[in-house]
Amino acid sequence: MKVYNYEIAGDPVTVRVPETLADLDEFLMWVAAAEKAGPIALDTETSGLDVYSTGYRLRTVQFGDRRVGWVLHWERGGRFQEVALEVLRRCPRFLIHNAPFDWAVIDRHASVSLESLAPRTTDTRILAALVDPRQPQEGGRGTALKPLSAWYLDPRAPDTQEDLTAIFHDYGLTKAQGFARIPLNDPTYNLYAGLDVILTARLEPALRRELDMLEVRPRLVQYEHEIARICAVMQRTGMILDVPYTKALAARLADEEQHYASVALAYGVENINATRQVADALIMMGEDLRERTKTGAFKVDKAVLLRLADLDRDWKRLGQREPNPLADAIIRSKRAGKWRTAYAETFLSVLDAEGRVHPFINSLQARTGRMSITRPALQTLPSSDQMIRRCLLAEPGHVMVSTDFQAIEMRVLAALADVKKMKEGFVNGGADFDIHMYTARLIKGEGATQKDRKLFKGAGFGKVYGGGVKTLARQTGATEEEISRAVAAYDREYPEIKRASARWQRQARETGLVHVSVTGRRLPLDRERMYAIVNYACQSVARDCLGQSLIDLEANGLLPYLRLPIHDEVVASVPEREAPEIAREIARCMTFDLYGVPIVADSDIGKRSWGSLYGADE
DNA sequence: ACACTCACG
DNA sequence: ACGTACGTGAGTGTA
Repeated sequence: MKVYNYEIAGDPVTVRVPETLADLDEFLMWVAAAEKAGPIALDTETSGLDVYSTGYRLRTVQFGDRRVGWVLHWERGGRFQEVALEVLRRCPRFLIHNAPFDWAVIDRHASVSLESLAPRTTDTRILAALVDPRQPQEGGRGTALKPLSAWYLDPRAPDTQEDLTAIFHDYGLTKAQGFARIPLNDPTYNLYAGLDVILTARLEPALRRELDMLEVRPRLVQYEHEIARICAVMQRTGMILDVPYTKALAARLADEEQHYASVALAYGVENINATRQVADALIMMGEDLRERTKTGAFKVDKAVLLRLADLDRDWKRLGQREPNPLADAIIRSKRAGKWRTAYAETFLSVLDAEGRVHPFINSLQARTGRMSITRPALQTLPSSDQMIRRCLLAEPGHVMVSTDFQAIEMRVLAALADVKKMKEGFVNGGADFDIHMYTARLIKGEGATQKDRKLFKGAGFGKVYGGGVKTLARQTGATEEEISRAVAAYDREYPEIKRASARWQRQARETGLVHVSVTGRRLPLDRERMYAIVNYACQSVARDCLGQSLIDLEANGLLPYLRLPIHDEVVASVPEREAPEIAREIARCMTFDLYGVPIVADSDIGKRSWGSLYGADE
């Protein structure tokens, strides 16, 4: 047995690494005593983050409590695996920091299903996010093990990830290579593997105390664990990639990128992504660049370039000027490049052996509680065009179904701020109710036009996001005069919104600049951006509408069809013959009442590819 | 590390 | 007193 001693918060702690069968027996004796005393902290070390790719390895499984961390060398096989498996199967409660990752690893590489493990897990990262969901850049502590340990346990708690990177460099390895190739018996590697479970074991009671003190509802904690498990199932299922199409697409995008880059080169732009070069070249051509970035540089983003190329937001000719060929080439080359690298090639790079992609679904990421999806970022695929979404397919014999809430944030706003006329509209409006046209008619009468609708849609977003007249004018294309009149009219019709914002801000000032949402979620505010409270309240409750829907969808047996949550939408793969029926079921699970406001969802049934729900053909 | 850009809800 | 667009992930260039 290798034994490493360390100190956390003045307490001696020990990391034990079994080497012999007798050591493993000693470990089992410890487990028998520890599992009676409480949950056991659990963690894994693996060859990296690409859990689903071939050649991926589970290297160690760690178990521990406040005093001792055991590092089991899974990679050695045999009895080491048997013992780890026995404990994984038997132990009634586990503590894991960022459980979805370890659930995925253990489900796939240690044959203990996440259905078995997840109900026995407390995720300390969830606890931390419910105390304070902010990232370090936002003034929070973040939800990583290191900053939480430093705050709650010991300011000198080791940064195990950071320090390991240094060790990797000693071995001549990069960070990415290090986790796969560092020798299994490296002392620092084992020490830190063991310390992580000890820190997790110590974090849990500290976070529980904090949640109790802040009166965070236990029901909310449980709800988040259920959502995390449901998202982990979706991640494990993944989506089928149309590999031949994606490869051809990547090649086509590369050609397009190259073609337009060579056009740009003819105008002296060697690197189309170098904004300085682009600005210089455009000025040389006689263009008058007016907009500046925050740091004073010339702004040459898509909006600027489209105008110079005489194109509207849908890339249609405006006929207002002679198109600038350089601006045109740059937007085309940049778009092709981004679509190739961020989407097509990422899909191919994360593919598993069965041709599926498994995006990491982080069920509790944003400061409002919103989810995020990474590797690949499937929440942000271009929707203007089916080209990229066409890469992803429903199961054989299935079709893609997308079900989204109708104007969820406006409905949540009406419910939370008790906006009388808005609520009336939602209650009496029927299935095809259009809140923005309704608002336009309230203000302009029955003769309200599509242009009016657009104006009041902008004003509505202004209310939800806290936007000003200038920004709204820029976004909608209306004049500042039109916008300020629209906003004033909006406030007259829906006076409760301003009042709610003021009330919530006053309450938050009394409670340490934290808004507690109706679901019990703590939403810390920035003193200089108190107006954001309306958005935080609406966005987070809308997120909880989606979360509750996921729970209801699972309860109705629909989880096997689900593929992705996208803020106000659920994407599913559904057997073609039953598609209308299942789509109706999904929409039904996403339909309910929120404080007297109907929350309503619509399903769209596509064909085999996700792209079929976008654009014209297929 | 930071700035800029661009994709989404 | 007044006014402030919200939340993400990812790639590339620059210093």
